[in-house]
Amino acid sequence: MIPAAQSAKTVSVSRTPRRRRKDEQPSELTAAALDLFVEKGFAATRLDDIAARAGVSKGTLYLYFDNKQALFKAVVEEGIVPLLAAAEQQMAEYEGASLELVRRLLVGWWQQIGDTRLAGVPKLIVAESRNFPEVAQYYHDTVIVRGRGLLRAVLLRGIERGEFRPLDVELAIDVIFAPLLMLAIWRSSLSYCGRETAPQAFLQTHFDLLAQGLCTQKGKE
Amino acid sequence: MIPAAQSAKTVSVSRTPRRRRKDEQPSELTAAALDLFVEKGFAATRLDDIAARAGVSKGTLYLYFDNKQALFKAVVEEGIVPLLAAAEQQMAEYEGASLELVRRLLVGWWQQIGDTRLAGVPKLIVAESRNFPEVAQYYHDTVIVRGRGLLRAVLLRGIERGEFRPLDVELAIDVIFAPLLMLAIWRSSLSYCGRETAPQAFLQTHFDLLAQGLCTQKGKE
Amino acid sequence: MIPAAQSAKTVSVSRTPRRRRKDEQPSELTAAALDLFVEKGFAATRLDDIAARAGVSKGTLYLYFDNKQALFKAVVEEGIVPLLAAAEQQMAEYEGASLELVRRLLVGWWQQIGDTRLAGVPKLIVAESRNFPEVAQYYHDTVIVRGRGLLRAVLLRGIERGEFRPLDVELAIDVIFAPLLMLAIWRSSLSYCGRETAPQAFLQTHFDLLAQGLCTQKGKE
Amino acid sequence: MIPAAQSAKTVSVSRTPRRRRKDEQPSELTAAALDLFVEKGFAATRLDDIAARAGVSKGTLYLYFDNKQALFKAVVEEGIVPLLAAAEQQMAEYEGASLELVRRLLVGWWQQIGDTRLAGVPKLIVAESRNFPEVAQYYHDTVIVRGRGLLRAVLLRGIERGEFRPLDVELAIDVIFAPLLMLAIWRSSLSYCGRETAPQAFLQTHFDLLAQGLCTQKGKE
DNA sequence: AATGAATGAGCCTTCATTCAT
DNA sequence: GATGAATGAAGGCTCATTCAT
Repeated sequence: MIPAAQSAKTVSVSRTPRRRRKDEQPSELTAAALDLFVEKGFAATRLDDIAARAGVSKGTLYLYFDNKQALFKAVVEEGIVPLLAAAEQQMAEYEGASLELVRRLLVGWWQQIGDTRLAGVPKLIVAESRNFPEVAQYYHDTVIVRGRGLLRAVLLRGIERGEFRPLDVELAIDVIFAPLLMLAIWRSSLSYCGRETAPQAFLQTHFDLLAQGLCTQKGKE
Repeated sequence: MIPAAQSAKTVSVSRTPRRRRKDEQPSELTAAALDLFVEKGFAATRLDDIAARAGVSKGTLYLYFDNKQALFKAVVEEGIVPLLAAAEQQMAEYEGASLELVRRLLVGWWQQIGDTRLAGVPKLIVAESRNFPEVAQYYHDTVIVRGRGLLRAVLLRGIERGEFRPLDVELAIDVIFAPLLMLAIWRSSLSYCGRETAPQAFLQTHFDLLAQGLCTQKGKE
Repeated sequence: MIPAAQSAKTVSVSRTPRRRRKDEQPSELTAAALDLFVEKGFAATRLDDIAARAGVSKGTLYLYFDNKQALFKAVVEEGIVPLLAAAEQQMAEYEGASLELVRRLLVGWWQQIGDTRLAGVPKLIVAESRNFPEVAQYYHDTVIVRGRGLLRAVLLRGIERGEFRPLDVELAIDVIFAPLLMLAIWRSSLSYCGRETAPQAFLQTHFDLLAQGLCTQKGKE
Repeated sequence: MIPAAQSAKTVSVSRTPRRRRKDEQPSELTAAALDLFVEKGFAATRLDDIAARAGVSKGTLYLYFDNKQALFKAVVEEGIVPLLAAAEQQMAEYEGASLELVRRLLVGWWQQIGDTRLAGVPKLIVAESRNFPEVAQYYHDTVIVRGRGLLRAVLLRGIERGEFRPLDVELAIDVIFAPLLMLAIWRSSLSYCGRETAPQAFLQTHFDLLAQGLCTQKGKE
């Protein structure tokens, strides 16, 4: 898939271009780092391996990142943050039913994160938060708080419009997000040990449960 | 309890003769290891630190465990497995409503794992499963499969007795357990970054949602 | 001269004793470090080489010194400082002519430092002072200031007793010490390039010059 | 003077075409290298720093010097050697008293070396001679031997003319030069740690001492 | 001629593991 | 059984050197 650094030496055809921009951080490097950090964890990932997977030498990493930890932080920043702005935009423009908005949020999360290599980030953060409090705090403040804000707005909108029952919004956010995150974490860790959870069905079931729990029961009458 | 390593050096005369059979693994060691593995992750935990916390010398660890990985496995084995048998016993003896049985399962999990130092184990497993497939497999086969079996029995019982709607049991198991695990993982990782989730309310909300989703809707009419 | 680490492995007879005291810094290590620091300079000396010369493994160095710089500092501390107290004692007890006292000081310096492996320390300090301001300051405060104090006392004594002409004491100290230091530095660096300066004759000549410059000229009349 | 590397990037259009023959070594480079070698020592000086101080890119250094060591040698050659010829000329033409000639030699050394950035060269040579025997030998043969030759001629002249007492000329050379060199070394290393030696007074004192030691004592009668 | 991104060998430092006591 | 000094392999990081542009 990714050409090994070794072969690159002999087969100098498909080499990475030598001239590059020093100020912008090449995404090959963070992509390789993301893969390996998710797979092995931060401490167990060697910079040699990241460099090899990115097709560069070890020293090259240090042209773009001060040290291993800085690379870790860059992986997180680059991976998740850009997605949030787009989601916020979409939410703001939507005008239909609130329950549908919840559905779109969950599906969007699945398509852009859960079913992507980015699904590994939550596991990574969870696994390393104690060792990198600064990164954890950053992730909390920019990703978690902001993500919760998205869902909070939808829930409040639904309650206001009488679509949802009055409920403890913060708790609801927790309960709604938890299975999504757990799914991502599961698929980044133990899933290979047993049967693969069917993500689509899982999400559907979760959403159905929610629909009953969230909504006022007009339809039932 | 355990004499500090320091004092042991000076007062080596009046030492309590610490007789331990080589086959019985002292729980101080696994307890110390559990704490540190959960806190720092496997790779970032030094055997020096484990030994220091357990109040023994580093060499002593090797009297009971072949190597660091064996210690890791012992931590998992010793921590979780013993709890499952007890739970299975209780489930078997219960005779009341199935929904109440589900509630007891969740509450029992919370009291014996979620609100214990053992809450860190799921995070640990998730974080290290890729590096220790063998341990991951062990955990999967003995803890996850067995735990799912517990819940599966309850759900089938409920369906059979007409208390629960017919449902995809495996998916339901996933959806029911996910928030619990996520709660444990959260409290073992990022919780300190923001507001502490109130576990009791979280569990209650989760259970209420479930109740509506699981049960046949007689009451509603 | 010093058995290489390699041979020590095979010929396990003359091994360094395995059991040692962790709190006291073994002088083999600082001795080896002194030799190599003087010979190659701080940066160009590899810890491997120091360890090999001391007959231990590289890791052992870290049992006794936090890092390379700490080892450097220990070399300086251990090497020179102990000698000063003894010299101060001797000076205080002496009761004869001041010029003779000066001579004893110079000769004593030669015997205990200049003609010893310690002769390399001045070169080392000079070469590395800019990179290790802290060590340089330490050396200045404990060795240089104290050494100057020794000579200052003698000069003042001589002036007071009318043996020496009145003179700018501080300048005299500089002028008196400079050739000694230069001799030590020379012998630690370039001496091998050309003819070896004859130290005894050099010191004698220096002393003779001084004698004429320092003393009142009674004898000349 | 030399356009900074930064501006060169942006304003690369109106650059002064910097034509330099490969055989002529630009003195900006050696000057920058001298400063840094003296300040940090050879090993601790990075080529990046030298290039930055000279206002060129790191690669440019390799257009003029084969490697770091060659640059080191060039620094020494370019720094000191040119001064000797001029001094030899002056000595040859002088016709007055020999003691005055000694004085001029010392003062000239002070003005052209001791009080210049070149004062750092002796320290540098001393510090690195063991690592670069070839450079040390070169320095010995061209600078030291030749410098000693200068002084030797003066001393022999003085003895011949009856101005100086008969003396061991080689030893005298050592004793005369040592304080000068020590002064230069001191000012290149530890001087900042304590009080600054007053160079003028130091040299004067040294010279006065010498005058008494060197000269025949006619004047005393 | 000049640049500076890329390289990779080398060194300091850590830490799991061993073993003499 | 217990200790802890010693080991040495491994990994993060640096920096002299190269080379495509």
